[in-house]
Amino acid sequence: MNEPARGRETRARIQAVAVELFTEQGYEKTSLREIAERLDVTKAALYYYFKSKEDIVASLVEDYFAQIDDLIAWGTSQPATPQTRAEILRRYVAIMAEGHRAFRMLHQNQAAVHSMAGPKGRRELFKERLTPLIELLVEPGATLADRLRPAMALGGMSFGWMFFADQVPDRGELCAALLDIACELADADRGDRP
Amino acid sequence: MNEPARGRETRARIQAVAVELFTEQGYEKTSLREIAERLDVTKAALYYYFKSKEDIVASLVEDYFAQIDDLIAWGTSQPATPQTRAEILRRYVAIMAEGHRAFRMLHQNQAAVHSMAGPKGRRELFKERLTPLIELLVEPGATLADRLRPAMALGGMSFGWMFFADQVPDRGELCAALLDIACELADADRGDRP
DNA sequence: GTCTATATAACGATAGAC
DNA sequence: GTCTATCGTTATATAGAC
Repeated sequence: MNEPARGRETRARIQAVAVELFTEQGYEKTSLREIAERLDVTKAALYYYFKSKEDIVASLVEDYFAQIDDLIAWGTSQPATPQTRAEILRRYVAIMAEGHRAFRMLHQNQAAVHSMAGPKGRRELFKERLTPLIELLVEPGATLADRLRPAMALGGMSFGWMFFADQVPDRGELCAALLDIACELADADRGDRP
Repeated sequence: MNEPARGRETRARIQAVAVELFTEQGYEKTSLREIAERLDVTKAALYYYFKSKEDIVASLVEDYFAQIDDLIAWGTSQPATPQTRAEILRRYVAIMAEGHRAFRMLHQNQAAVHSMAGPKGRRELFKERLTPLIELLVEPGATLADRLRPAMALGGMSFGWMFFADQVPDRGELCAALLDIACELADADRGDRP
């Protein structure tokens, strides 16, 4: 049980159980005792892998937000064409679908995540990323009204995914369908002059 | 300080402070001590008005869900026409906008609300209401794919509201604009045969 | 209605043996 | 790496005086 491979595996098992319980019962209502019990270890053992309870959820959140940051960086480096915008939406659903356990946990516990950025780091972890993402989906110099459609496209996809992902036979089809509608919605931002 | 009017007022002040702190810091991270301190009373005083901490948030949630239930009841009693569907969306934004403090608190703390329905009542308080609401927005016998558009319309409005409500000069205009897009989105459920 | 004082319980986290 | 044992803190909630 001393090989590093075993250690990584245990760490991953802790994360998996944590995601499950945090989603089911919420972050604050889930105690380290519960997580440890389900893994048949003691609380103290968890502290070998994570320095605090927050550190567990941080390790989960980190990866997800890093992907969004990468997407924003990529989008910024691209020309502002309709094709680019469609590709941004496509990559966004992909991130959502691929990390759907973390994604759901994150949105279920956004109060906890929000109050986690807490001291030293600034807050608004979600808004901080959604604002530039929306910005990439409108023409330069767009009005606030123009931002509504892409915003609703993103919010609609998130909601649609969380609502239907567990009752649909083929998640790939769901993604494709959501993306389709989102593209149509976000791209209808011309011809609104009377 | 004995008149019942004074009592109601105090109760309302407790609720107002609770909504504010629950939204700001989250339900679990907000202690009754904090709420009491901000009202310049002691913890014990709160127990004269509410029998538990959960009871405070329950009193907040109750009113909001009752309005949604009324909307579902009204929608069920109406003919399934495009006009009815548009009116359902209109009433939904109205509920969202009118009770926007509670609405935001609710979505920020959905983990807490979810784990509150807990024993004896069943869970899924949100899904329980969104499912019939979506049902009212599609033609009878619609496929799952047909439900995507109304679902995204609802989710998009919620997201758009929460994201922009605090940075817009006129919230009434925001509501109108969101509703407009949502109607267009939800009503495009014909002509998708190739 | 509001207070002081306290009961009771659980949590996150650490120390140190093995 | 995992354990036992425990520390220190804070929380919800109650009892009973005023």
